[in-house]
Amino acid sequence: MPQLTNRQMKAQQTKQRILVTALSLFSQKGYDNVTVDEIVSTSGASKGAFYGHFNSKYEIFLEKFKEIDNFYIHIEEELKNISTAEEKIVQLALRQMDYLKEELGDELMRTLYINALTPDAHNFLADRNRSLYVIIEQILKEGQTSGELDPAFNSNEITLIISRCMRGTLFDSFIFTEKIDLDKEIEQMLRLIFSGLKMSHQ
Amino acid sequence: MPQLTNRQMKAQQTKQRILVTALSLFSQKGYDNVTVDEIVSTSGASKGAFYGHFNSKYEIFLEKFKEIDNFYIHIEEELKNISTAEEKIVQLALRQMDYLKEELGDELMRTLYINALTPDAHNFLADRNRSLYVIIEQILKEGQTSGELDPAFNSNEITLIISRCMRGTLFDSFIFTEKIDLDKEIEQMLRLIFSGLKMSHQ
DNA sequence: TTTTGAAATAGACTTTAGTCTATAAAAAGT
DNA sequence: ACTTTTTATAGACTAAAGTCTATTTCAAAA
Repeated sequence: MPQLTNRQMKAQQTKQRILVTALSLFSQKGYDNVTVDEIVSTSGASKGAFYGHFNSKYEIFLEKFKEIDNFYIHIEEELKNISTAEEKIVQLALRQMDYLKEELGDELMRTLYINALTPDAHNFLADRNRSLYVIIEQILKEGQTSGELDPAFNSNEITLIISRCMRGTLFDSFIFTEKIDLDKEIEQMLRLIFSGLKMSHQ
Repeated sequence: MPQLTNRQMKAQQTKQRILVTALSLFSQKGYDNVTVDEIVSTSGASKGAFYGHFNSKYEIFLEKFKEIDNFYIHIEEELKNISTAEEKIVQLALRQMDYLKEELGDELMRTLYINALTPDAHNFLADRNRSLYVIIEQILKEGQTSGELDPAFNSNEITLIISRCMRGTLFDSFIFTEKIDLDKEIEQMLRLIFSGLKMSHQ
């Protein structure tokens, strides 16, 4: 790490102050009910400082999300005793959902999805190197080796499809007004992908 | 239809003028590059008139989308000669994608998805009575009757899952910067859902 | 026909994210 | 030590969606 000058240290403090204040306000009042002006005045900073450190109001909350990706550090360990790939992926998905719900809550998740759709914004969901992808693909490959899953599939493509259908489920949970039981829906969807719709011709 | 007074007719004309102008501007310059002020001045109306007739800038474009749902009127006829449910659904999905791409284009589709995520907005995608759902479920049921598909599934639930995974694919096509071949991805995803990942134990 | 009421519209105003410019103060160069 | 450059910040300004109020004008009641 490079030696920071006094100035840079102060700047980092300002950034941190803004970040902490903002996240606290978000969780108190909800993302949409917090204005940048409010963040700035509460944290004793200025617009200039804010936009010097963050490119947008949305980006500030990406910081939180980065931190959340730490979730995946532990998860691999926890999945070790599960025997089938299907079960592993179902468990991975369910735990992830719970974690996100708890850490971010509904409204911030929705915000994340909205902003993923706005062009140019740093896009977290679309980062193919996300731990999520790495883990899913790993599990799939193991399943193929063990004979559980059809080795004809390209594990990379399937990884993308699975995560995509998970995004679809999240998306639906936001757009349907009837509250959706996310756990149930995710599991149902995954089981379907593993078993298929067709009659098994045994 | 009720007899319209002179006034109401004029109001309808104003609404129509705004609508036509707006849609034309949208397709010329893109939704995000058209302001309400511009729509209003171009169409010779006023903000008051605009918001008297539409609740938001987004809503004006929902009008277009309603019209687009006419697509489904013809599609059933076209799918008649296809023999399997799997093929029918793949074809339905592909044609729908083509139609949407042609009629709306990428940017408006993205706008639709963004706005579906904003609370309160009239939400088109989440209308369970959409022709899309009706048609998919119909095809699934036929497939179950014919013995092609496992009758144990609840066709209603599967309909939702399939459409949801389609939304996930669309969503991904918006968030990934690498251009995605939507047709290929949709087809791949659907085939997966039909066949399943597991080795078929025949 | 006159009056009253309601509905359509005009356009000023508000809100809020984001930009731009000026300034101050620290770092780097001499 | 003094000058120059860089950089963090302050805060005025812009852009654009949406709100609110006033006004007009038509329709219905008297």
